[in-house]
Amino acid sequence: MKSSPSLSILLVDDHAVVRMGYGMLLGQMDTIAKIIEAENSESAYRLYVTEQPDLVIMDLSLPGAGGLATIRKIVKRDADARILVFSVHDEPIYIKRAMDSGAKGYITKSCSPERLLEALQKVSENDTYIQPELAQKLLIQQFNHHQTESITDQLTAREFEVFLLVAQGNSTQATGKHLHLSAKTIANYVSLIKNKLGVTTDVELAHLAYNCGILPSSN
Amino acid sequence: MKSSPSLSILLVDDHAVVRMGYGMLLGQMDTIAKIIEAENSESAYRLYVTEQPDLVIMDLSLPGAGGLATIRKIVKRDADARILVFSVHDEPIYIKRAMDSGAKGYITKSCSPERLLEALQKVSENDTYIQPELAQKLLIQQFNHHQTESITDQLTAREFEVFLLVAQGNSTQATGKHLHLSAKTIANYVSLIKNKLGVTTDVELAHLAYNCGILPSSN
DNA sequence: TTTCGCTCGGGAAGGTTTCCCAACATTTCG
DNA sequence: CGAAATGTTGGGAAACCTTCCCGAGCGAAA
Repeated sequence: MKSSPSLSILLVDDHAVVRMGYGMLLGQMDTIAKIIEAENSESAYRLYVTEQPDLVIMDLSLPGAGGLATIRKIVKRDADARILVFSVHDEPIYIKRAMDSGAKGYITKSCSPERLLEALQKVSENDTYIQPELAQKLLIQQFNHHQTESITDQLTAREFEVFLLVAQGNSTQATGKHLHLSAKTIANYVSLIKNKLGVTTDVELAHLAYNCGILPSSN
Repeated sequence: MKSSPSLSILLVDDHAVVRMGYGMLLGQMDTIAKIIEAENSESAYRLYVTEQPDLVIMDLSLPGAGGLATIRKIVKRDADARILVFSVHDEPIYIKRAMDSGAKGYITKSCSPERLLEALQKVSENDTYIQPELAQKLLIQQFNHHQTESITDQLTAREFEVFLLVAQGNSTQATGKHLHLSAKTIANYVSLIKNKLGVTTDVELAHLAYNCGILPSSN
């Protein structure tokens, strides 16, 4: 373990307690000079610009613009930004999106403090780090296809129609009837779509639809 | 602020970093004698019994039996248990169910350390505490629609847990693993739940969850 | 015109859901 | 108290659905 010159770190998480936990962990490292905290997208970006931290540790579920958008915004300004994502989500799609947005590392909140420091070390040295359990999941998927634009871009017109109907709650049969196709064809499409979007259950399709504003939510 | 005799606290959260954050916060209070940590339902209950803490601080999303079930189990053994729920969820339904299960307080992870200490104080004195912003939401909902109740009150505690996990996008297997039940049991539950709620697809369950404010719409 | 990607669906294997049932625990109530 | 109702867990069997692999048609680029 080489001791780098002292680092400044921007810590982005909307949970005060998590920031504290981090503070505690990082406080006992002697390579860290300064910890800057942000609790939403806007202040995260502002502080990145004004403070120029060496490393960013960021939660994905942020109030405001959201974590991914913040990553993109930071990377757009500084292509060399070192961002370690620290999320509750362990689904491949989140990792894929985060990395594609420009993050250099991804770990989950349930991982051990040691692993967290390991990730931090890697990212600060400009290496990439993905939590091993997650990396495996991701890799398996990446052999099937490599993409990650918006849903509309990834899917063909027909696939998108099927996606919409399924995300609205239609069964395979109902969707087939609606599109004058056999249920078999729909089932095939749905498998394909789930594969493309990196999810495994139908419900996750609905979530994607909600989160992209394709389906409106009433609350 | 009166200084109570020194308290022992059982801290239940599956994220190591959150436990650290708590440790840091509580460590600087002189009224606290001892912090016991648990990262799942089983050890939480076991430690409650063996250590007899004065206060329990608990996350709701626990691997194993789940937070609500753990609260119920503890309260059943000790009707006087002082449990403060500390959750990421700010949807009224979560608060309602937690309080109904026997919690004495409810705050979210995004609230300030000061508020957290305030809640801790209240609960340790056997008062009830609900984060003000949430209390308001809860009240408003109680005036508006009892729709949420009609939907979720049709389900038993266990059914509701299964419903939540499935609505969040978990597969039958994943849900089973999460609750330490066989996939078969989950499949049976899901059929039952769909029947009770009058829907036919899993995606419709997710829609119900969204429309009741049980699932938040992100971005 | 050859190649490519999209659309559509068959087949087989394997997995999931449904519905029915049983055991056991807990709660309720006369 | 003891009977009845309800809740929790899962087995069994049949029906059903998904996945993956394949091929055929079709229209648009190259």
